[in-house]
Amino acid sequence: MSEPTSNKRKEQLSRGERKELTRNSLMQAALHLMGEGRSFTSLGLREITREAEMMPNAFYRHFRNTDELGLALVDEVGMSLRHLLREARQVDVAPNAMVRRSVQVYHAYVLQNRLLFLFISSERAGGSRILRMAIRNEVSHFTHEMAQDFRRLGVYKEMSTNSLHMVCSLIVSTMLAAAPEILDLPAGQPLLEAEMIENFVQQLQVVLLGAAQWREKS
Amino acid sequence: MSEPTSNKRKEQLSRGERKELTRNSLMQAALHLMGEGRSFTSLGLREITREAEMMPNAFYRHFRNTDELGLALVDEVGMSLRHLLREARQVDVAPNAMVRRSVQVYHAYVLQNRLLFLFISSERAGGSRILRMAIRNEVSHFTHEMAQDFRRLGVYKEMSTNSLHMVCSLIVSTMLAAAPEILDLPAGQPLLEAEMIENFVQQLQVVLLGAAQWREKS
DNA sequence: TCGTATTGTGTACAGTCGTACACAATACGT
DNA sequence: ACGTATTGTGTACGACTGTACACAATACGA
Repeated sequence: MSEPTSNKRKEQLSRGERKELTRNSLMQAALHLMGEGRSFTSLGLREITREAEMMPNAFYRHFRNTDELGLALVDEVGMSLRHLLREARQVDVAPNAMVRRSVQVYHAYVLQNRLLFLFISSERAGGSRILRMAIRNEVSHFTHEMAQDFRRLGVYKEMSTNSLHMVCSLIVSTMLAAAPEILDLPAGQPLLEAEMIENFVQQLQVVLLGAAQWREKS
Repeated sequence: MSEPTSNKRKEQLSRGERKELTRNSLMQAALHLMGEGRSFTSLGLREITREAEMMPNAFYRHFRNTDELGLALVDEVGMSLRHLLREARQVDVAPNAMVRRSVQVYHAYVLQNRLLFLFISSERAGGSRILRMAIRNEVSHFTHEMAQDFRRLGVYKEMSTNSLHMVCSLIVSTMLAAAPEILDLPAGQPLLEAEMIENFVQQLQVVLLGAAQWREKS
């Protein structure tokens, strides 16, 4: 018992590390509450600190208010989306099955990062304007990177940059629209799930088909 | 002064009419608050009655809780969507300009019914599960009616009912995704507005183009 | 026309909220 | 090694919340 390597807390951690840790536990607490049906906008400071098992005042050591915590969550969303894109880049099978494979990856990813996608979905349109704008920004980045990937892979070579971006924006908004349905599905219904996924796949295929036929107007 | 036809209130109205009137003023109060940046989910019963200029208790004469008021608003949304579809049916100009015309109608309609669309947009993904489901139901109805209209007009004759519904669902979700952007635009920027609309038109054209090329898999 | 059900008011209460101030523990720079 | 800045605790306060009960006004059915 000379070296208790995994006690409760406060091991040989530097102050900055411990701060980062509790800050993170606040964010996780907020996400966890959203997982239980509450919407982020309606979360209170006390509610969050209670969930994180700390005194309400301690909140101010990390964020000025709940909106600022929301912005921190948006940052995490950004990182998550970049991660998703990196995963999606690995998918380079036959083009016809590519959409289906990508959808499967996306579906799994949404379920894996359930709380984060719950957060984006609900705060992307509702809630405070600041959060909305921040999320829209991240989504815009995501769209942009996807367009770059398309360029790199040589998809839609003939297309202008503007049109390519317009198409990617359509794809992304279709993806994001699917997220709430994925998350709301009772999760024990493989039949309904397959149906939903099939619908999702077909919609994306329609979009890609349309994009392939798309000709600039100018 | 024998017949004061428009006094403050309580004219020769039946009890049911007056009740319906204040009930409506509660709903309008909620919408108005959302117009000032608050999200419906975070609205309190007292807040709403204060806005409607009545005592908090009176709320219970009309709704059991705020969620029930939300459901009433969803009903109004449903009526509004049906109205929109009726307007859209009038549009039967040349097919190539039809999309642009429809988008213009939609854009104007969203601005005209600003508060309702703010409500749908933000509560469609976030907020309470009951509201979400109710909204999704109305949207589903809307999609269904649109598919019927397409059938009636003879668009995509060769398409199966399932596919047609899938395409309409894609169109509707694209429309709804555009609503928040329409509403968030500072409104004094005709250039940005034209750009956004153009983008929207192109996205729909891509979808329709893809739908025209779509072939069943079976 | 009278009794009653309906609609809204007034007041009250317990609980929660965000936030302020005083204080304890302690990692860190000197 | 010591003084200090940082991180979290404990307590407190006023404002606000949802809801309950008692009551007033009155449209309506008998």
